[in-house]
Amino acid sequence: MAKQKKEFVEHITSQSEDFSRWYTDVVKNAELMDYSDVKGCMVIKPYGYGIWELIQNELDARFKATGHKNAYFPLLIPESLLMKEAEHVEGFAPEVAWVTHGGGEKLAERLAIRPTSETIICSMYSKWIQSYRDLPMLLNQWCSVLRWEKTTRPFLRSSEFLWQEGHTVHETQAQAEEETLRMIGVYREFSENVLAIPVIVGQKSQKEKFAGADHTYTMEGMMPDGRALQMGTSHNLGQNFAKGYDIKYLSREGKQEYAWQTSWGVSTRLIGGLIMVHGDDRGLKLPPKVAPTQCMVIPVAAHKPGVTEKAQELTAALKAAGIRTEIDEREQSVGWKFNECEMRGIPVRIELGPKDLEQGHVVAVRRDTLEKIVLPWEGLEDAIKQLLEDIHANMFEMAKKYRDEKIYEASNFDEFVKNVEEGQGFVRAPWCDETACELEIKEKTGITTRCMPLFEDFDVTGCTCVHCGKPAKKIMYFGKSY
RNA sequence: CGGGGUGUAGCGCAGCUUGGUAGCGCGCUUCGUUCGGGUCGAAGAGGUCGCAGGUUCAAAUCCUGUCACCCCGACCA
Repeated sequence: MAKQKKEFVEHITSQSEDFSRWYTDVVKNAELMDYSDVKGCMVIKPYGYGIWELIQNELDARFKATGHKNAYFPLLIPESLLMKEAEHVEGFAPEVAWVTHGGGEKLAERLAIRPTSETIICSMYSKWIQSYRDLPMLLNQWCSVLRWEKTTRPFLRSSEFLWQEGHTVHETQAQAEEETLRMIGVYREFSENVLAIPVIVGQKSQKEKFAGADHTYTMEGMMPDGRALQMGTSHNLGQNFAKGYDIKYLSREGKQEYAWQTSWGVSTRLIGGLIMVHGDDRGLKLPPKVAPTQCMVIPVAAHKPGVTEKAQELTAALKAAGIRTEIDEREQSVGWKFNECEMRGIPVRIELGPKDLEQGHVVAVRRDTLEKIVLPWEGLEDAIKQLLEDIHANMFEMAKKYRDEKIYEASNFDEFVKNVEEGQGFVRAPWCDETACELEIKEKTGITTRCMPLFEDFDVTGCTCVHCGKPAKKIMYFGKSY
C-alpha cells in the first residue's frame, strides 16, 4: 500500500491527452451504454437508462405543469404523408430509413421510420381539430426516432435515439410564439436546475433552423473541448404544416382559419452533454438530481463487529428520507469501491468503519470536490440532503465559470478566427443576418452560427458584420459544434 | 461520403515482417488471507484470432472482398 498507488488513469484516457477517447472510455467504463450489432445504434444499459428515467420524470412533470398531455403516435409514416411539407421533406429526406417489405411482400407504398413526428401528428390533428374550442391542443410524446447518420457517437449522435417531442396547435400566431418561448424556457430552467448545465438561449439563423419551421429557438451548451452542443430546440412552425396537412378550425368569428403550431424536443443527447460538462479524469460526475444512486454507503472492514449492521441501518434511514441510497456489500476492497463510485459519478459516498462506529459518525466524500466531511449519525439525512444541494450548486457554478471563460468577443474577422481557433469556444460578434455570409464563414473556417441570444441586451446600431462588413443586424454566437 | 487507424478470451494488448500445437496483464470461478484509496497467495474456467472467399501439405500470420468500431473532415438533435 505504501508503494506506488495504482493510478486510475490506467483505465481511462485523460481529458487532456485525448478528449474524444476520454468520452468513449467514460461512457463504457461507467456502464452507461454498450455498442450493439446495428450500425450507429447503442444499447443504453441500466445505469444510463436510470439517468434518462430521471430526466424524463423531471421534464414530464414540467410538461404536465404547463398543460401538456402525453400521447403516442406510430413509428411508421406512409411516404405520401411525409412529403406534404416541402421544406421539411428536403431537410429530412437524406436521413430517412424506409420499410419496403412486410411479411415477405413488397408494400404498395413504402413506409418511413419516423425521423421526427410532425407529419403523422399533423395528419391526425387535421382530423381532430374542427373549432377554436379544440384549441390549444397540447400534446407530447416520448419515443425513439431514427435518422440515418453518417457518423455516430454514443448519446451525442446515434442513428436511433430516445427523445420527447411536443406538438402544439394554437389559434393565433402570438399564442404559438408564446408557447415556443415558454418551452425553450422550460428547457433552460431544467438544464440549469436539474442538469447543472448553463446554456445560452437564442434563435437559430434561417440556415440552421428546423426544416419546415418559421423560426427555431435553441439552448446551446459549451463543452470542455470548446465545442458547442445543441441541447434542446423549440420551433415556431407558423402555419407551414397547417397548410401542408390541412389543419383548419372554425374561428370565434365563424371563419375557417389555418392553425398555428409549435414543436419542441430534447433527446438522450442531454446525457452526452452532462458527461462532458461535468466529468473529469476520474470519470463521470452526476448532478444529484439525475443520479440513479445519490449516495453510496461503503462499509469499511465490514467483518468487524457492528459495522455492517450500522451501515445497513443508515442506508435504510437515508432511503426512508427519500435519498436514492445503495449499500455496497460486495467483497472488493474499499479502495476498489471508492474508485468505482467515482467512475460512476455517484455524488456522495459514505464510508463507515470501526473508527466511525466508536465515535458515532460517518465520513462523507463528495464527488464534485472529493472533500471528506465527518457527519454525525444524528441528523445524517438532513445533512446529506443539504450536501446534495450544495453539490448541485457547486457543479453549476463550476460549469458556468468555465462557460463564461469560453465566450469571446470579436469586432473584425481576424480577431474572430483567432479567438475561435485559439480560445476554442463561443465568439460573440455583430452579424449581418444573411445566409450567404454565414455559408462563407463556414466554408472558410468551419465555424457555424449557434444562436442569436434572447435574454441578452445588445445594441448593434453602428456596428458592422464581423465577416462581410455590411451593417450588423444581430448579435450572433458563433462556434464549432458537435 | 472522403482521408487515416484498429478488429486475437469479458476488458486492455503481444504474436503477423520470415505461415507450422493460442499467449500475457486485468477481470471471472473456488479456497484461504486482507480490509480507512484499485490487498496477497494457491488452484481453475474461458478464444471456430471480426466475417466470407482464395493461395498452401499447413493461415491469427499471405491475397481478395466485406462488416464493425475509433479519429479527422463534409451533413445533422
